[in-house]
Amino acid sequence: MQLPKICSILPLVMKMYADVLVEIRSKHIDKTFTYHVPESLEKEAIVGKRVLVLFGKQKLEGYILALKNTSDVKTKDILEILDEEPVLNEEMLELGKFLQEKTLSSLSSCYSAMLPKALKASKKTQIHKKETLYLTLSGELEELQKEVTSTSQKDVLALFENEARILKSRATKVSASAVKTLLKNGILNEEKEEVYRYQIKKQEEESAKILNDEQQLAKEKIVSSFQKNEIFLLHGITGSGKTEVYLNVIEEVLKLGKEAIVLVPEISLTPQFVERFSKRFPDDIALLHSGLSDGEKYDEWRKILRGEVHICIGARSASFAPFKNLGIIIMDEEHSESYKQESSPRYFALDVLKKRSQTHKCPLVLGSATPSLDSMARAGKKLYTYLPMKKRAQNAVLPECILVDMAEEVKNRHPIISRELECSIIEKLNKNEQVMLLLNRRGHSTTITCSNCGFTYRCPHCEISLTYHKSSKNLRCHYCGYTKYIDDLCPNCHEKSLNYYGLGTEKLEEYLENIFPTAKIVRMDADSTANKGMHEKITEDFQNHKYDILLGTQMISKGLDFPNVTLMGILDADASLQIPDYKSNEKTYSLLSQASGRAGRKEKKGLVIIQTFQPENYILQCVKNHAYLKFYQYEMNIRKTLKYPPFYYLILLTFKSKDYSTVSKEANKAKEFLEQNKDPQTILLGPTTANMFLVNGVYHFEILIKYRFDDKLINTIKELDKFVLLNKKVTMDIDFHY
DNA sequence: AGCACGCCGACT
DNA sequence: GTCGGCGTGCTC
Repeated sequence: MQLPKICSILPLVMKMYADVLVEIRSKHIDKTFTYHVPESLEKEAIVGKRVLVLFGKQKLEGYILALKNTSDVKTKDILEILDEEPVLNEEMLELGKFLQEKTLSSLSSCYSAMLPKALKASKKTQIHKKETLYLTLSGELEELQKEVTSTSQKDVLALFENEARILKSRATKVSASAVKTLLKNGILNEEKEEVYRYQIKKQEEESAKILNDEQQLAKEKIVSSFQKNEIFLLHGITGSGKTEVYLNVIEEVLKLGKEAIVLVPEISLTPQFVERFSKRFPDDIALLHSGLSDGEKYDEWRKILRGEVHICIGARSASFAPFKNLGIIIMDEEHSESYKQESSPRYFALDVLKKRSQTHKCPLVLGSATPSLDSMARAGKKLYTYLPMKKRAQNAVLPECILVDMAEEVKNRHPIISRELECSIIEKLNKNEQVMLLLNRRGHSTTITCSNCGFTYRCPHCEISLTYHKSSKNLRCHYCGYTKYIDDLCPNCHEKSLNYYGLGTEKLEEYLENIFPTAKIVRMDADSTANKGMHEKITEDFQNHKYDILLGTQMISKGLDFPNVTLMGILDADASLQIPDYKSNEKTYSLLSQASGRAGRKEKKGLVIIQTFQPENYILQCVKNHAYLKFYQYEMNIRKTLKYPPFYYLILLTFKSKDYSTVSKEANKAKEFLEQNKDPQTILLGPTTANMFLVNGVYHFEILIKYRFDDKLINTIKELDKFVLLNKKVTMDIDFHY
């Protein structure tokens, strides 16, 4: 009977505590700390908000992860609450923990990966909302005009004759001091209005195109599974009109008042692609990609959060777009490697999207012309619903594809551009058509060797040969960025006898200028697009036929659509086949068929010429014949035999240290530990020195784990992680592959 | 991560 | 005797 009484007095004496995740990117401190919430801040304290706290001697930002009324440790006070609204809602808080579990990286690094820079907890971030100041009258214009005497003040008031509200900056141009006086005297009032820094260029509105039967079927299947978390694999050859299907499905989603995420690889987030969406859904799109400034990203994020737009198009990080009522999630070019983050937390966007599609009970559509083996295998097992589209929209035909044997060409002194390719280029140029050339290696020459003494330039930190960049007259290490200026004398024997071997895009450009002196040539690679906007500029100029030949790295193979391009030359198809990676066949197939798709997209038939030293190679034969399924079956057999994904899961452990013997020892200890705790079926390889053994002065050792069913393995690795952490000279990276 | 505490070598 | 090296451990 006493109970109600106690309850009613309890709140008065109850203190409030918060579990705070402090923002330190270290696995050593991956836990929350309890802080006392001062009474004055109790109302504002909400889970998901950022706070400022004293941590040891340093002031740090952190996230409130929980609130409670007791604390079993002595506490410090929260100094400040930094947000008006939580930056992490319930779904996001949950998603962060999910990521931590999936990637085995620290929780704070997970939250950090999920938020735009402006909302991350860290002392450095100071990105504000942009506000515009307006002036309004405090009363009737005529009345107020009577009150002022000075001419400049009258001039300022005259601005209000046609408008009730004007930009402050406009008024201050007339007279800054008069504005100041008018504000002081209460004749004018100041209003702040938040503005967004980024606006997608306005396009003429465009209505839906008529879908062909394949597209229509795909659309209907997806639409009929709204409210379910079904996963679709939309396998449509290049030019089959996948984007049109997306647009139609999104239209249905919008009718229900729901929202859509469209994930695309960074590189295909071109104006060309965004344009199609903004034509159909003007003013309803937020964009998230690396081309935006931090302030712009913050603004786009807020548009989503406030429900002012219903569609978000973006690269990997857009998987975290803070929509509350998702109706569809689309992952275009689902095979793209860019959907895996290659730094901690090494997450797969696909895992995030699957989780969100479960939470929101909405379908997830994976689209590709060359699906990843993993997705295709899942479709085969009916885990995904398979939606094939085999026809090219607008009846365009697939390009003809020729493999040229370079062994022959070398004999005939055509080592760079084969006779066949040279003839075809001339033919296309004569017809006033355009040509694209793919060479997946930037720079000028890859090796510089002295013919007198045999000296070769190598990176002092990474032990690999340096690439020569002629335009900037320096040597660069493509791994660590080390740069060295050189002259033409050998630093060892001081003779003028340096030879430049190996072909990069820069040298190719030079070579082409020599053999096609009248053609206008442009190069697109990481170097020529280093400045903001260059990528778009080259794309636009090439589209407007300011150039005849576009040469570049794989940057040119995706997302671009130039109707006048009828020839695609692939100069060194072997390079990507030789990369020591179990995925090299898969990557080669998708790169080459993706690139092939660039040739002849409309009424003009395209030609693809692939130069190789192994014309009989099965993968290249499949590319030539547009035979995805044959490639798939062939590669699946290899993966099964060699115990690679999708038959086995892989975990790559990388041990790093500046001290060679420390890493070596630690890696061997780790191997022993794993050996004792693993399932008998699980395979351990290594430790071996990594592919990139020495990068930036840090030694790398690797252990590869292949496993299928090993329930304890993840826990074993967690324990291993703790045990490696004890040695502060060594770090261990955990990288999942599947 | 930072910062203090603490235990050994080489200096004014 | 002290100055300073960095190994170890803790931070609500």
